[in-house]
Formats: sequence, structure tokens, C-alpha cells
Amino acid sequence: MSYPAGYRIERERPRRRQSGETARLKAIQAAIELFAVGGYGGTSIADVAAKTGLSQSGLLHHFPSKTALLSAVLEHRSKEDADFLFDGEQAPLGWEAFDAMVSLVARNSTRPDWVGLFVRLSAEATEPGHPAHQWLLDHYSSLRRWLGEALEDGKVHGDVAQDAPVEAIVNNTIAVLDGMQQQWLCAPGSFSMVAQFRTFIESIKTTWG
Amino acid sequence: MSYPAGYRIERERPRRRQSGETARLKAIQAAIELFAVGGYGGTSIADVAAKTGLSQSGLLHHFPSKTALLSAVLEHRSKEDADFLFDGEQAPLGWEAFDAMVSLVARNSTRPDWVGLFVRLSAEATEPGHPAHQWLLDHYSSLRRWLGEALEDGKVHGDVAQDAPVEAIVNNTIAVLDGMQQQWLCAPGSFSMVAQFRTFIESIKTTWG
DNA sequence: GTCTATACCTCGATAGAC
DNA sequence: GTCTATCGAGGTATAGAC
Repeated sequence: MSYPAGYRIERERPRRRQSGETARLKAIQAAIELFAVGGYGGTSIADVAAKTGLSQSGLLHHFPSKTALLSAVLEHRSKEDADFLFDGEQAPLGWEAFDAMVSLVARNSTRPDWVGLFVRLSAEATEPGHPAHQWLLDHYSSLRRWLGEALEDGKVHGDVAQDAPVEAIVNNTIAVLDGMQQQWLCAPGSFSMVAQFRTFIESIKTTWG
Repeated sequence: MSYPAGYRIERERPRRRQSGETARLKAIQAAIELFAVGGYGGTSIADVAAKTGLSQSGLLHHFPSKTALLSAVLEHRSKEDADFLFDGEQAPLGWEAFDAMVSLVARNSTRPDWVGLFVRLSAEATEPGHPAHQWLLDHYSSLRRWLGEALEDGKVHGDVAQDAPVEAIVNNTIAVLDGMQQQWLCAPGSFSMVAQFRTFIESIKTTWG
């Protein structure tokens, strides 16, 4: 059975009840903002529900449990980060990868909630039993792989010194990124994350370029 | 009024009830280990009491509130850190300050509980309302001051390049320290914090030495 | 899809006996 | 110095009406 073009079975109609998808997105956004301040453990689903404009049970209709909500938040975050960094294109290699990280820092500077979300969750999720633990491991692992490959590629092309300690450079880059955000949260606006991160990148380029 | 040497008014006597000081120290140690895993918000005073070998109320006899316990923990930590780094002597200046930081990292490598304590608490305490917020600000502020002075002194003595961006170097050093510990907690023993931190220090020495 | 009501737990803190 | 008992608040999750 087929229909002529333009024919729609389900036409748009005004409705009081928002669609499940709308409610989910609103809730995820609310959860991001609240987790960013209180972390996962310090935020109640009632808080998220209130910010979403739902009762607690109303929220639990869309996310059967608090951890389900967390999973949705993490998935959302990972996706947006990947979209920003790569956006369908090939991941940059060589020092360009580190320049891409600078862009990421610039983007983060405009999104305190995302910085807070990561800083809080990653500290909590260090613990093996935490519901975001695996996510955190995956996050680090993919970041390490990408930056590691970028440096190895740079060695092949002669942009990176042959004796550059890849693992240490990669880990330190990630460490600067995370530690800087931690400091920045204490006093947002007290320094430029971009400028500071650039200083770091310049230093490693100078040393192992 | 004076007593002959060797004469003691209060002689040691066996007692069932431990002294207040003993109980306090036991509780602080227990709290450190528990805060290191669950953070401040994620740890109940009942947990601390159990680990100390007291009932919840028994613990609250020594620390009138949960925040009082936290304060004692923070004070304890700050003191031990200062003792380790300076130990009554003058704080080292120039690049020696950064070498001292390497020693600190080496010490931390043997104390996962301290690393955990700092990572969790500092992430929570980023929030202005957190009971450890001021402590965190003070911690960063004193660390920044010391490392900043060290670099300025190095400039005077010609060990540090005149155009070295002091603030960025200092902040990045602290960032590496913090971020590295965060990664290390995810998989303690998966890499050497000392070696990695040395790589960072070498890089900045190379660039601005 | 959203709500109220509720079950059941844990938490921080206080009161008061020993 | 340590305990039991208890209060009141707030947490997750479920049942069931609309």
C-alpha cells in the first residue's frame, strides 16, 4: 500500500501532553545543569523533575530509574563532543589533533555547565562501582587512542620528534585539560582556559616538535 | 611550684575509655579513607563511626557535626602536606620548587587514599556553597603563590627565561598534578605518575629554562 | 503522559541514660 | 566517653487513578 506524495497519515495536531521525546530532552537538559552543580550523587530526581516541569513520578515515566537518566545524559554528552570534534569528518592527526583540542577548550569556555558536568561526574566515576565508571573509562580510552595515533602519525611525517614519549604527552595533555577545568570552575573568568592551554601545547610542540 | 625531674603528677593508667584525642585521630583516619572513595556528600557519619568503632552518636560527641569532622580532615591534610613539602625549612625557589612537586607526586603515588580524598573533595568543593570551598580556594592560592614566586625568583637568577608566562606555567603545573591524579585513580598502577610528571616538568624547563 | 499517594530506606542531629 | 532511642527531613521507586 502506498500514498501519493504529500499525504500524511499522522498530521500534526495540537496536544496538551508533550511527546515523550520532548519531555526526555527537557529532562536531559535539566539533569545536565543540576549534575553540573551537585554531581550525580548530590542531585535528586525530584530536583530534575522540578526543573523539567514534571512531578517526580512523571519524570520516572520517561527514565525508569535515576541511572537510566544518567545514561541518557552521558550518551548525549559523548555524542555532542564527538560531533563538535569530528562532525563526520576524519579525526585530525599530527599536531592538528592538539589544535582541535584547543578549539574544544574554547567551546567549553562558553559552557560552564558542561565543564561542571564533566568535572563532577569524572571525580565521582573514578570509583569502580559508580554507574558512570565505564563511561569514564571509555572516554579516556578513546581520547588516548586518538591523541596517541595523532602523535604516531606526526612521527611518520616528521612533525613529531622520534623520541617523543607519546603516552606521557597524551596523558599530560588530558591532565591539563581536566585539571584546568577544575581550577576554572573555582573562579570562572579568572583566567583564559584557551590561552593557558595554548601555552601548554606550545611548550610540548617546542620540546618535541 | 616545681617538681623534681622524673616526677609526674598524672601517671599513665590503663583505661577502658580511650582519650578524646585518640578517638579523634581514629575518626579522622577513617573519614579520610571513606571520603576518598565516596567524597564528602557520599559518605555518612554513620559510615565513619562504624569504621572508627563507635556508634554514630559516639562519633558526634567528638565532632559536633559532619562539617566539623570535615574541617578536622582538611586541617590534617593541609598540615601533613606542608610538613612534607617544607618541614620547617624555607620553601625552595626556582626550578627546585618544581622538583619538590615531583617528590610530592612520588609520595602521593604511595597513598591512594590521599589522592582520592583530594580528587573527590576538590571536585565537590568547586561549588561556592560547599563546606570545603574556602579550603580549596586557599589550597590553590597558596600553591599558586609559592610556584609563582619560585619562577619570579628563577627569572632574577637567570634560570628562568624572562618572557616565561608565569601564571600559565603555574596553573598548568597544578592542572597536570590534579588531572593526572584523576586519571590515576581510574587505574592506579597503570602508569607512573612520577615519570609522567617529570616529562611535563622537563618540557617546561626546556621551553622556558 | 502525568499525577497523587505511599512504602520503605538513609541521613544528620538531639536527648538522655549509663 | 559511649550508648540507645527518636525525630524530622529527604531520598528512590512503585501502584494506580485520570
